[in-house]
Amino acid sequence: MTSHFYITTPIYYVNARPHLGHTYTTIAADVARRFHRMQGKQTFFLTGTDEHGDKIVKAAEAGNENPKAYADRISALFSDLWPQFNIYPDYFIRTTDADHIAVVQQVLQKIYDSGDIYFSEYEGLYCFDCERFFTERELEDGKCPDHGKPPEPIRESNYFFKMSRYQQWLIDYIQENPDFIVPERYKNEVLGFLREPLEDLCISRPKSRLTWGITLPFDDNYVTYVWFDALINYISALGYPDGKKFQTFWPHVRHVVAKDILKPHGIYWPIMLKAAGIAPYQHLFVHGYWNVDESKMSKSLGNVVDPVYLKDTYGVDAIRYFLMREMTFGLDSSFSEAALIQRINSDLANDLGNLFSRVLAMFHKYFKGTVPDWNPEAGEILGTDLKAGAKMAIDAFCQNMENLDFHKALAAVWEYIGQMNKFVDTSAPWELAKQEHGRPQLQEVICHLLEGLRVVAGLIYPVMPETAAVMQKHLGRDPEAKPGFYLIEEISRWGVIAPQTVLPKGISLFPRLDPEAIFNRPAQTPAPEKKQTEPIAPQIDIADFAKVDLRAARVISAEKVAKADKLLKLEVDMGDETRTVVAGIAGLYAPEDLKGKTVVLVANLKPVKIRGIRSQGMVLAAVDEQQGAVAVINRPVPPGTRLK
RNA sequence: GGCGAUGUAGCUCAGUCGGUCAGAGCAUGCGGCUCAUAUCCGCAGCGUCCGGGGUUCGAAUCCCUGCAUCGCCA
Repeated sequence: MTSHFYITTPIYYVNARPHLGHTYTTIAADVARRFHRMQGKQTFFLTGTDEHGDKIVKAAEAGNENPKAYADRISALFSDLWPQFNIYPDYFIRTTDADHIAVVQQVLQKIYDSGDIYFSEYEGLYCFDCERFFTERELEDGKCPDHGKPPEPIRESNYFFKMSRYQQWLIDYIQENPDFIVPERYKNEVLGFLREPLEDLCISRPKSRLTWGITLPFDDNYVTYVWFDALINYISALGYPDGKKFQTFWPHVRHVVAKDILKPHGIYWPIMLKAAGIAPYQHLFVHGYWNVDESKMSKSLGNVVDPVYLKDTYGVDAIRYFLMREMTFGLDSSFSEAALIQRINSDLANDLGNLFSRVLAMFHKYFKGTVPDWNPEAGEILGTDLKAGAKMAIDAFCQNMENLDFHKALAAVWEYIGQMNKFVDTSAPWELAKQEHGRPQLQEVICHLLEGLRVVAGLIYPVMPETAAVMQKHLGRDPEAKPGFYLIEEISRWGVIAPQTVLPKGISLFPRLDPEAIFNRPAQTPAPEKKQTEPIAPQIDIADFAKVDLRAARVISAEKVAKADKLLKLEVDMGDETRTVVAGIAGLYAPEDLKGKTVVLVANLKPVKIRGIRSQGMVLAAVDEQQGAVAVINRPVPPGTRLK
């Protein structure tokens, strides 16, 4: 097994905002990458955006932008989205990057020099309004379906890539490497294409028609046309041909794509690599579509398949889990909010969350939070062997993750969770606790359950990194410790939770959702061009929060601070004392607006001097660049009352 | 029009070489427990395995045919 793992998503075309499909592909790649990291491999994860072509020019013109500015804007929507899903690619490539362009030209030149690119004239039916050629059968009554007028025959010369020359090579290669394209149905589809003679691929557009592209190195009257430009990103991102990363990671690569781009990835790309003298990629993983069932959706908020809406409403881990659990990789799946809620409630809240909660609750009740002595080698206890169960779960999990069978990998983990829930029932710790002589067994039961939960926390890491960290922390493991996740090797050890370890109280990992409440939410006017909200800060527990002392404070007086547009100086009544606070809210409130209001003050914040005034605390306010409001307590409470 | 895939419980789907294969999860009903997020555990269903024909001692599983859905190609 190679110790290097390179995974890619397609580079997404910037003619549309990120949607559920992009999110699925990218999460799948991230999950696979995290899994391979757990095996101690060196990994590289690539995603990015595809930005050339006439569609981009048109979209930019529609908004009175130049193509680059438009591409910058849409590309940023993608690159900003991924961290919100805890996805951190090693590199985000853009086809407008200078070094990518240089590599594309280099590869084109190389293939041109070897004689696989030729220049040819052809005649076709061209619609000047669409700026594209049509085939006879695409026309309606001999007319362009969009513009209703007949296209004109024109002659045009272009460069062609001689794919036909490699057709037999590719057929043989696919047949000799059954894992080259998976699942099998897509391999068969590609072989189906290849039963017919391959047409050579037109890879250029004259600059008279299109300038937004990469100039051909051997003819600067032409730019290269889409696929040649886009596919090469997979090697240009590694610094082909001499980059260290290219040497390290090529060809240990897995391309993850949706089925709509099977042909370019299954046929053009391997042939391009072959023609350029580069080893073929290792695997192409092809997945299906998410069909969206609108009828099973909450209607209150415009587009429910907006990834940001989903994440904000249900949480990152829940969405990641759902997408990985619900889709059989390779097949289409239907997405509905009802199914999502169903999964969250039954798998996450009832099975996992409740197991975690009940085990930790009993642990604290019976052992006061300190791990007692226990014997990891005990094997079967009261008819159940959680150690053996863990091994089975880990083996099944790993095998399925390797094949990107995420749903099966997760099902294996949940089978183990089921075994533990059943074990709680059959061992009945509450009965053992009542009996004097039940104590030794009680220790074994609870500690084996804690250890089993540790295994689960490790296995769910690739899919639900945040939940994995929270669970680890509550099991006395440090999620911050390097490397920040479990190696499979460590997960597989049994007996890691040591006696005398003190564990924090359990928490509710996933609250149950009430579908009625969600579907009957009052309709909101769809937010116009909703801004992305700031990502939620890392989770804290109640003790962390308790460090912040918030108090109700009544504003006695307010005045503007001289020579500062934004600052107001406030005197506030805190009950036992009066404080002076400087707040950056002059743009939002006139001084007299605040007088008499009871605001929220961070009372134990270290005092600082602002504009020569000593500010003893901070007033809470919700603000961003454009607007804001101070948090005001809307019923009378005595000044100085603490908020919790 | 050509090629291919799929059609199994209310829903989503497993069913490798034809012989305990008629299954799982969710939803439904009933019972049990009380540690837990009204959670968990057990039991119970319900299915002409798309229709028809055939091969076979025996087919959801192979063959033919019809229907339906979907994909790719043209």
